[in-house]
Amino acid sequence: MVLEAPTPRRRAIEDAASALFRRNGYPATSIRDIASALAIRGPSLYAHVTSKEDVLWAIVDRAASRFEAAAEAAEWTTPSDSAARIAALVRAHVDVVTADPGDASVFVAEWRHLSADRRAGILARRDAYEARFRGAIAEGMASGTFAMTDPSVAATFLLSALNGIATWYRPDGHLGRDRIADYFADLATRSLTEAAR
Amino acid sequence: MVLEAPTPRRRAIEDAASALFRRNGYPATSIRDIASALAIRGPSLYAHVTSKEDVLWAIVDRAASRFEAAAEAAEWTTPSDSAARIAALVRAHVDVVTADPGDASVFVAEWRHLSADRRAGILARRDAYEARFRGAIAEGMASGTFAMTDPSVAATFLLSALNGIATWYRPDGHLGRDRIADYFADLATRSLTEAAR
DNA sequence: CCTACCGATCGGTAGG
DNA sequence: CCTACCGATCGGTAGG
Repeated sequence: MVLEAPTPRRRAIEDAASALFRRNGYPATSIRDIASALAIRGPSLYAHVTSKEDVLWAIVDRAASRFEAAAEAAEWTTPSDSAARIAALVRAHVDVVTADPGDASVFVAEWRHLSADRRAGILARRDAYEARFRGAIAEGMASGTFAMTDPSVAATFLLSALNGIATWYRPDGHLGRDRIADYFADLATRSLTEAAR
Repeated sequence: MVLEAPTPRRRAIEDAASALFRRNGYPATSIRDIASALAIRGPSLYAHVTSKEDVLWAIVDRAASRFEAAAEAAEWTTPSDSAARIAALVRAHVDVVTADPGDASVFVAEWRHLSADRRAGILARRDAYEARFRGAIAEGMASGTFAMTDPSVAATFLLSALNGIATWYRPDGHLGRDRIADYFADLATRSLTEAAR
């Protein structure tokens, strides 16, 4: 819902903060750390941001928006069976995480440091996002495609596994983004499907 | 390897710190916060601990030891097929996490705030632990029990899902410990097994 | 974008 | 286990 386009400088600040928050966490990252990454002094940051939490919020908000948009697109273009729907949701999630592991890490690990209002807002969006997974799982169970399980447990199982990627993925690693998406889509769909024999 | 039995007071400090580190993270938890949970003043803590990081280390170390012991026991008592081995490892992990979600959370999320030496030590133990999962997965692939995948990716997939439990599990929730273990063992073994049809 | 500086809080010590 | 206190660092402001 926050749609103002940030200035290039503001973007650079958020990107530097995102990488630092990912590595050291929000509380252990100081305003001076962020400024130092941009080769300026701490107080100079306040010409572009109003508070440290404001930077955290910008990162979390844009990450949430990306997850929402990707899932929306995935479900739009894949209205077929439940297994394909889950696979598409998984692929979309992997794409967003690997496209910006910094933002994804901050989104999953640092939202608790937001103010109470913003935290509640993010939790609600998070729940709505998870509901897509729960829905696809429940649908697959009802149609007999998926094994019996608790849709909420299974959705959390998958999303925890998916969010874990944010902590270990390195763009220069030996495993490419689409290869990860392949493996995860397979693991995820199999985890819901009755085993052979 | 740190085997001295802690005094009751020391245990109480670690337990209080574990809960606070879980909720707010290590850097955002002050020595005075921990002391306050025990109804004493900050400096009084130093009669029992030598530093804040020392408390973090005690929690991380004991959590690691519990994971190691549980996995060791699981593999000892389950030498049968790969699926049973994975299921036993998953159940053992769920047991340790749900027995003390505070310690488990700190173990998975706060180890990066340890000193470089201790961090390296924990990473090595973590890798040895993950190797049990990788081994069981590779063994199952070789014997034709499991579908083809990357054992390292699959192990990380499972362990991320398992560690996620530490962040959402509540002892007073509607889902019991063994029920969670049941669901997770099923999801995990299915994720590695070729689907029916 | 800078220097100078603020009140608050941090981990930890001295000395009972 | 306490009070009193330390130097360092924090987020942020004033005033260019």
